[in-house]
Amino acid sequence: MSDRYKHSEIESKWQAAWEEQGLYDTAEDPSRPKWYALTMLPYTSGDLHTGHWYAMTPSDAAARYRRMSGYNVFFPIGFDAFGLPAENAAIQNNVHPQEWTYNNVERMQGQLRRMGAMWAWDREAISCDPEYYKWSQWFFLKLHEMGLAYREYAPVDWCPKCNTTLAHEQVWGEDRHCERCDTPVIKKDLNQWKFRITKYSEELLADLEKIDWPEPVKVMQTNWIGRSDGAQVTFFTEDGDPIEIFTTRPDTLWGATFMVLAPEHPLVDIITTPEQRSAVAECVEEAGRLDEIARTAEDKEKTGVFTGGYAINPVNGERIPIWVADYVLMGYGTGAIMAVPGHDERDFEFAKKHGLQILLVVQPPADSEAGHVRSADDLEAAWPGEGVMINSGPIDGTPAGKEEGESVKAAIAWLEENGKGTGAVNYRLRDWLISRQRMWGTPIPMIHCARCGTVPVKYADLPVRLPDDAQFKPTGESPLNYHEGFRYVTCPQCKGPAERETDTMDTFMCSSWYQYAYVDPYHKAGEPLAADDLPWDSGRGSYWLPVDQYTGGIEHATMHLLYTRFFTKALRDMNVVAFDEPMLRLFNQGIILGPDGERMSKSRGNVVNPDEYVDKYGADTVRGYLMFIGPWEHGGPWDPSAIEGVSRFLYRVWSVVLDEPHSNGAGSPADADVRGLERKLHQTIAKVSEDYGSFRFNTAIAALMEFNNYLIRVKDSFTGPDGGETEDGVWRESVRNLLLMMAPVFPHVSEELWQRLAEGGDAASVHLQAWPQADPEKAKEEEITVVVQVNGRVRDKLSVAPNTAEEELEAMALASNNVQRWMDGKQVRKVVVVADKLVNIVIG
RNA sequence: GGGUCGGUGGCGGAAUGGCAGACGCAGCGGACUUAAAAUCCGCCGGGGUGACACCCGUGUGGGUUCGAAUCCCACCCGACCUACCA
Repeated sequence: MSDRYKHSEIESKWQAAWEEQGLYDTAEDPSRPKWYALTMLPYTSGDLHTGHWYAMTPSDAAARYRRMSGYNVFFPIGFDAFGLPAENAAIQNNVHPQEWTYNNVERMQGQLRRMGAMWAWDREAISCDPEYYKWSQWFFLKLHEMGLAYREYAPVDWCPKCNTTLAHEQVWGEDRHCERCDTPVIKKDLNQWKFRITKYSEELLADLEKIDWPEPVKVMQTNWIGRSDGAQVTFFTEDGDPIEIFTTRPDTLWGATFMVLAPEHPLVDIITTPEQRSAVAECVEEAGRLDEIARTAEDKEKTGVFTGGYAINPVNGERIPIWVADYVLMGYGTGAIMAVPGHDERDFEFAKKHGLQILLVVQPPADSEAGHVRSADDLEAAWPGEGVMINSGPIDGTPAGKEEGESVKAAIAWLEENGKGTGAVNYRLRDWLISRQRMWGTPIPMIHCARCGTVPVKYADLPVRLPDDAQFKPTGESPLNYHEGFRYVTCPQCKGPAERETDTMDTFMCSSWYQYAYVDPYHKAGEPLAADDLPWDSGRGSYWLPVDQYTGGIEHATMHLLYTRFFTKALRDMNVVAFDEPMLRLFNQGIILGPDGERMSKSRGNVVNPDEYVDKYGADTVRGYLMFIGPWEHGGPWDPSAIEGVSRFLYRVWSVVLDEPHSNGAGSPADADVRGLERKLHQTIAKVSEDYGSFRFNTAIAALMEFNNYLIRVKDSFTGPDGGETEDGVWRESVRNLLLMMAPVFPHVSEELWQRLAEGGDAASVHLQAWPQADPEKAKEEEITVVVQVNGRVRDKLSVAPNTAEEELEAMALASNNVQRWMDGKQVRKVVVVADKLVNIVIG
């Protein structure tokens, strides 16, 4: 017996050896095809949890497979190191967030090393390092110059627990709660910095076609961007003030019987008549207050008030009342709508409630449920569907619809001809609010001067550093506000007294460009920057970029994954990159659940600590188990007993490779045994290669287990009379290839066995070996089973050579005793023969 | 309300038009052991049989096909996302 598999010894041994050899250091090599594999960077929370293992170790296995397949693979790692938890810890424990963060980084680096992943540690980047965030600030200045960063006084979402504003994407759910702490947000009017992501709305939408991303992410981004095609139409009040509206149904303009303004709309004040003033003021106040209360699903009653003012419908000159209601949102479109109660559900509900006129302009077809409706009074609900335009002047008789020759197009053409409006596209996407009223983030490099206004910090003065001596008090206010040295500065333009911007950037800013930072982290460290610098070495950048394969969770679909696409387009327009999309392929893994099938959480007490299992079984087993659970994109529950199966597999591999055989064979193995093993080997290579290439680790591992079981079964046949192995190469080749195929998932045990197997004991690492190639000839079966069916039910099986002629199969099937028995003298109506598969005899 | 994905043994799953349940977990029986653990061998969807044969079976109901877990239609259930978007 050889010694047993001792994972703790070999794993730490090889991790140290690989590091010493620089096995995973990165070098650009134009002679080889590159592959940039990236897994979403971890936040410096303090501990790597099972979710990190589930996301990262399969990413590593895929990257290792690419590397063995001949690619020069870049698989970097770093830390998302700014954010609120560090600051909260600072307040609670009176430590600087930097200290808290770097303690966590150190612990997590150790945990990441235990994974045995091929991280390119030589390119590590940490986003709170001043040499990192000086480039975040450099980007900010560039975006500001391009008009893509701007400051605006506007109502914004504020989390009262985090004491900061949030971006639209970071407010979740119907109760509009904070993405981080679940607290319902409130509205505040504040001066805030934003990025003009909406400039790229159309491109962000259209370019989804260019990238190989999962359909659900594309759908979510598409919905989030929310393109609507319609028309912009100008109404006028009786006093001649214009009211712009956007509508997707300009064909129903003739059915507009009233207008509704959002409570925040600037015209509300102007058009409200004295009699209505108090009611309108109450409604506006109510709407403002409602924003501060968590809205529930039931709270959908359409409330609104008449302003007393009237507008003229530009298409037919009708005088229609103007209302104020909170179902019209200031943040979408123009904050004003024309209401067509006959054909819009919300308008219908509102009109019914307030006794407003309902007009029918689309006659529902006669065969529809609403087809008998001849007048609007009969309507039980709005009719948003098809039909023919009526009561609509120039477009009467046109079929309702958006296609060529139908009502929407016709209406837009008429509007444009008559100067009443234009075809228009509207997007739901809003600009990205990046200001955070917190200290532990990238300072926004701007200075407010009473004389010069808002002035950018000079490039050469970057980075704007966070102070080391900030005081953390539980006031809810950013320490930057009361740090005099940080706050009070001289104006870069007039040299007069000025105040530094104390907002910091959303941490999604750091992660919007981290894939570029990895290429050449902390570029120009310690050197002053200039406007025409490049943030990384251009040779390295053009070699590695863009990312070939990105892996991560779908929860970032409308945040990080949208922001980084925007950022890349902006970088392209500042001539920093030459491509349109940052990540060419994306794979979303599922979520690893607790043993109870629920999401892991401390409150449920179902959290699985990966370190515990690594101690007990080793990193290789934990890696393999996570990949064996099921399809990676599905996720699934952690089963503490099922991990035993993977552990046993590794012990069996150990034994099949190293142990003496149980009995000695007769000499050299029989030809059939040799061919059988060779066939199984090449079938396994084909299967495993295909599965690794498409992230199907569960079936790849199953194939490896099956192959190992085969090796165990036949081992004694390949044993020479003296107890040692025969000279025959197939056994040796099989074992070597088993280790090569295991290397991506089980890097340590594969390396250990590879080295022990090597003659002379000083072989190059298993991870530097070439991926084995399956030979289809050798993988071919000599004999296959063809199923014989009678009326679709299996009644017999034939053992034949592959490619046996169809006529021959048919003859054999008809001659079968079993078949004869089932045919029972009945007529053969038809015989279906599928070569190498089956014969189906249809009788009756 | 809208969208997306899914429903297969006791459990995780495999099979995406051709032998349902690969691989693994749990369970049962056996070997080894003073005993247990570990390990090894065998069984393992349900009914039926001494054993076969045979019958039933992939959420439910229909359909297409020589043949359906797989394709189509309707419905039921679950997960996730989204939601007054004009």
